[in-house]
Amino acid sequence: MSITIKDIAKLAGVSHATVSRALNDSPLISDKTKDRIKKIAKDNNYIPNYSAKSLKLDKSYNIGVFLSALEGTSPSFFYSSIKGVNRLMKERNYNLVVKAIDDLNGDYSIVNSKHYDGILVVSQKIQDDEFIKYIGTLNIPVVVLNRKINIEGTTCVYSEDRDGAYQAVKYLTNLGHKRIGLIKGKEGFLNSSERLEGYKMAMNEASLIVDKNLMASGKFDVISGYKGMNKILDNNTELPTAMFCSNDEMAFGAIKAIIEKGLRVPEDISVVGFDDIEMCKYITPELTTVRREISKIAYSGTELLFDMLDNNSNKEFYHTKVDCILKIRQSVHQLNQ
Amino acid sequence: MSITIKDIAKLAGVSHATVSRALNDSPLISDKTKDRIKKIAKDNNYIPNYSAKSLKLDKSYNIGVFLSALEGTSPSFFYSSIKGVNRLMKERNYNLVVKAIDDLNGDYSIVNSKHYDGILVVSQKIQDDEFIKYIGTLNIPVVVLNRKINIEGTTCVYSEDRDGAYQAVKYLTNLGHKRIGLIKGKEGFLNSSERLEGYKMAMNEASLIVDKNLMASGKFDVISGYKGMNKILDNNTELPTAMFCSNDEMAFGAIKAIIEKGLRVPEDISVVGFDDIEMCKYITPELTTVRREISKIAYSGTELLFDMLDNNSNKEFYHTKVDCILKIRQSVHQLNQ
DNA sequence: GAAATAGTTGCACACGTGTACATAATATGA
DNA sequence: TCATATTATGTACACGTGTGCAACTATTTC
Repeated sequence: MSITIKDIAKLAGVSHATVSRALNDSPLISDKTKDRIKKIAKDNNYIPNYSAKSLKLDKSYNIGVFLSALEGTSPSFFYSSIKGVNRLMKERNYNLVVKAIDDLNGDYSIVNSKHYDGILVVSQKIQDDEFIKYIGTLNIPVVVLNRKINIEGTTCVYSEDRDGAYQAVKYLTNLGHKRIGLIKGKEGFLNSSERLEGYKMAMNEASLIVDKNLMASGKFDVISGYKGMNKILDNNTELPTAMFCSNDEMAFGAIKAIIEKGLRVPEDISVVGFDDIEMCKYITPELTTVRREISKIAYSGTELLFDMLDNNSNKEFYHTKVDCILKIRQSVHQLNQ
Repeated sequence: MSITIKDIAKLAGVSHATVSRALNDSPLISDKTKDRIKKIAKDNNYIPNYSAKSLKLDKSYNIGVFLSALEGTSPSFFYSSIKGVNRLMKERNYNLVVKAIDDLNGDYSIVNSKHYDGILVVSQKIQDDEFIKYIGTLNIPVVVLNRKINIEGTTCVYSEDRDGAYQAVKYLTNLGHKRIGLIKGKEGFLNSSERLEGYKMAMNEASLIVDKNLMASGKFDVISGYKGMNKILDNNTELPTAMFCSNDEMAFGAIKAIIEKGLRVPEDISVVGFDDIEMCKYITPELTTVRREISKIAYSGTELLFDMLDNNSNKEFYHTKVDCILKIRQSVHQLNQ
């Protein structure tokens, strides 16, 4: 049996209303009684009942972090996202509640304004738009992370993938590479098309031809990178000198395919990835890639969410971009010629 | 303004008590009115207010998942844990609340029976014992994952690391290896000593001497594996033919050190890791390691937790072991002699 | 056909908290 | 000193739900 403000009230010889006001630092209560009540509360290990607070204040103390899916999400991406959110959350009395949109099976009823004070959507798929539109109708702050959203009034934080891809491929052209292949990202993903655009921009700027034979489609996983690379290696007599892969996992797959053919990375074929996931530093050669700081995106988004919560300003909305940075490591080679 | 059972009551021309009973399938209510009320509730998109339920039923609908720390935890470990817990959680109306023990700064007051219906501790450090002892005094189900706990009445689920290490080293001795080195885990961790024990068991069984010069201490991170391996390579004229590393990260570091010396894995030195984290399959050579399924541990633990919740049987407790499996890949070589 | 029984439903209160309003206590002003 | 303003506290109700008990209705029993 835990103790309540009524118990404290009895001990202090006041009404429970006075205790409630005292513990919430109401200006109505004199400092003397405030201190007295606070001391009694502390001495008796009083802990407020958040269910009761929730009911009365119409506040759930829950912040929902919704991911497209748990299965299939890359561990480092998941970890970075949660870590970024938690960094701000831990100073506050909110619960970080993790859920996958997939698990809802289209039944969004438990996702409502009574259940969550605010929602962060770590969105990877276009299919999430249905969910995002739905939570837009609830009257609570919502921030979408990782994807640029064009739904009216929706705040989102994402990385400038096009610029990141541009930087990476420009780096390759600057080193003298001309035959630069591409492994594309998953069909229908904004990330995919943005990275493709960046690739084309840099190629055009260097007056290089975008050769369809040096392009393969991928699905953001290792195997598709492996298969895509094999396709390119098998179908071309004149091989590419460098590959830009739309994410790190596919870059690993590509490297595996290259090595299996008896070729070397980066001496024969240079490889660049995207994301800078943790294991980039642990493979040989260490992967040159484009860093986009997921945890920074998550942190910024959470910051925005709390701003909206504190100011009740659900009206104004922003699109915030986080810059991409080229991380130069060992998987790219200067071309001698 | 969301609609409540009182609104439904008005629409149905009954009291709110009848609505409450009908929606909760109370046997007191006739099927006819039950169906009628359920239909009205559904048509009007009635959603129960969980804050009110919480208060009345003394149930928070929160399951706390406490990790030792977020910073420093390996992404794959974190991901697997949450995924394992979520697999069972998603079918139920509970919130999966993620928290780090470190973030509490020793103030456990918000961790109480009103706030959590049950708690899972994904424990990595011995220092967690203080916290585990504390939550043992709360009157809610608690399950500790990943560490064997000898606190009276505490249920835990962990892997048989000693046996896993034994399997790995026995595999090496069976292939003819005699000079088998070891990179130890972090000092003071149960995981570390268990894996060391397994190593010694297999060595003794093969009548091999445990050579201190072939052992290095580590901290479970890549750099310590790299440094430890370098120490062993520098201090021995006769090099080991195989290395058992107390986790995968350190194995990656060791491989890096070996390759930098111009030696080959596995032709010159075989390497075995522990954990089977995702990236084992993505490096070259693919890492032979001991798989312990974190998500299975998390799943089993959650299963136990829900059992305790459903049966209110906080009394009985178990120690559940999850088996370790040797995953043979490419980083170990048969010794010719 | 009255009495006992079983089946439904409503009334009233409870969970622990916060707050508008009323009231009591104290201070201020002439 | 008394009226007034100010400050401090208490009273009573509310949030949305669940449930013991009473009350009412329909059914069974002899």
